[in-house]
Amino acid sequence: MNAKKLITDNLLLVVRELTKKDIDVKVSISERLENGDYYTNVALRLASTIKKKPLDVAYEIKAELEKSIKGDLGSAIDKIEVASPGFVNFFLSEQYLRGTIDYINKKKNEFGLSEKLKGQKVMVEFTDPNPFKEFHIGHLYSNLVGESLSRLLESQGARVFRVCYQGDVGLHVAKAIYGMQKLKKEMPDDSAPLSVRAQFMGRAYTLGSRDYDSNENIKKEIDELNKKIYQEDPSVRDLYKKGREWSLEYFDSIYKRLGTAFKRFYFESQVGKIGAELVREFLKKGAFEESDGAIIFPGEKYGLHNRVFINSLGLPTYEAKDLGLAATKYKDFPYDRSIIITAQEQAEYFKVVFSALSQINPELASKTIHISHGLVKLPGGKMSSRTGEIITGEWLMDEAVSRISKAYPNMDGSTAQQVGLAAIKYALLKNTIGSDIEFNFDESISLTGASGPYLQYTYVRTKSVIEKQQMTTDNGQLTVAENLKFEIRNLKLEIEELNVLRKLVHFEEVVSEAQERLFPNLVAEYLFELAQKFNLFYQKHRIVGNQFRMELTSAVGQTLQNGLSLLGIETVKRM
RNA sequence: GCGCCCAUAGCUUAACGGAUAGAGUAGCGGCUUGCGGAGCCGCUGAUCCCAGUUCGAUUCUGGGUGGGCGCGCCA
Repeated sequence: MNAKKLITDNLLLVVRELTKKDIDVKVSISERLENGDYYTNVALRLASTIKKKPLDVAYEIKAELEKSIKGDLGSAIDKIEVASPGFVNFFLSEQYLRGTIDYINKKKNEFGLSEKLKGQKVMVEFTDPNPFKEFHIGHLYSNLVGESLSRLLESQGARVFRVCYQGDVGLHVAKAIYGMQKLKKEMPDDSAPLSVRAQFMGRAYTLGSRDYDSNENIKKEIDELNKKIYQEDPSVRDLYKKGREWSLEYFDSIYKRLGTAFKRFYFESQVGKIGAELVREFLKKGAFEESDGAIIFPGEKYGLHNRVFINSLGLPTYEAKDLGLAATKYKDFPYDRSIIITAQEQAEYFKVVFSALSQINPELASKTIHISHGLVKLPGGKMSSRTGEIITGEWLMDEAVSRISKAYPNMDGSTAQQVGLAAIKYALLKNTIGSDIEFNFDESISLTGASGPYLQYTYVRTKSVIEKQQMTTDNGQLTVAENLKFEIRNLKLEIEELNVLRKLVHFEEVVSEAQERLFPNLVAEYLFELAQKFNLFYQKHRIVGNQFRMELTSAVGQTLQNGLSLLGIETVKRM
């Protein structure tokens, strides 16, 4: 039974007694040592409703709680204090704090998991790159966000269905195929390395895109191509097939490298028809309107803006396809919740689509949320990718790995891979989702400061200490006499030990909150603080030869590993 | 023109309406014999402006200023 829940439950009873009402109480983690391990502000919130002074209410709560303290709560809580203007602070007992070490070392990989969301099914759509185009850093970021949110949901017991939605028809495809035709002579064959083929596709798209904007005749040519693609005309079929295959194969290699396994891939070509049918059906029912030969959703009626769902050629646009996608997704995996992750520029677009969806299927609309993230910016402007102005996800990963290898020449290749990826993942996920990110290579890769490599380094350190212990004794255990000696010495915990313990106690709560608010950065921040506390402890006290400290170290290592895994970051054995 | 998002130390950033706004980095000053100093400690330094709501506002509301994005046949 965890202390926070014990406190909350008892507090609820007391508050109900005081107010004769059910008021939800909140117990939070204190930020300062002198304010205990947990605090609650119910007294402040209650004061005006029951017409008493906040401080008096706080004392009343304290007195009531102390009266009822017995059993589990009694052994978990050392003392309760009141602080102005009306906070009630709870101090955990040393016994309880020490107990968490056993708990962690027993749970191992399962420390941090819960069954809170057991039975819940969540669909998460993310990454969404378009075949025939580059996989840029925005896709990479979307992938990291989606993957870590998925892992957070899974950690609390939900069943997560990861999906990826890709635009395999549309103008961008025509541009790329035009480019492929122009560069035909340089086109690699299927046996060429994937990276070569992917690079070729990038060049083809860039060429088509540039010519489309600069030359009126080419624009017409590409528009013609686009029609042919929709009609699956034999003249473009082979190039289309090849380009699509190459792109998808390339994306697969990136997902593998990043550690995401999608359950299903959706394509625009497959949901367009369903979407169009839905729109036509609900046009009759009055949800959509005809306007200039197109079918639009009148978003302005709902304080949004109008959008075209079926264009005047009768083809479904992106918005209609998204309606088809929603229906298809639900058919494949009847979810309780659906999360779609994209860049912020689509935020208003999704409001309109959801508004339309709520006319068609209110239930699905109410189950779906859109999370938008900001842009990843590389400062300096000097860093350009090999393919042009667009910075690809692959380039960012390769660059991080090569910088790591250069900075730490003794590191082996696969470790450098993991450390490089950790650098990128941590640097991006430590930020709040939603605001733009200034990505700084030097800081991300450095072992100084809040970085992925710093956390991996701290983890390695915990492992290294434990190994050392195993070398100095037969089986890693101390003799009875040695242990006794240390038991006596450690009757009173050192402040640094206490601070590590007090951090460890909160891991499960932080993970749970991160899942509820869909904020992976809470986990990222927590892990850094834990590592800091551990490193200070490490600095000041000798660990080897002391059973308690060994176990504490082991618990920290386990927690770092579990927490990093929630961010999609792997630990390494040596670095 | 209308709408959405954002604004915190020199820089990058954190903070369910709560306590003295928390870090990293840069700058300055320290830590040998003890496990990986790739680390640790200390100092300096911030809520864009004006009102309002509240016992209490970085957080909520209104109005400015500055930046990003979106607004009918692209995705």
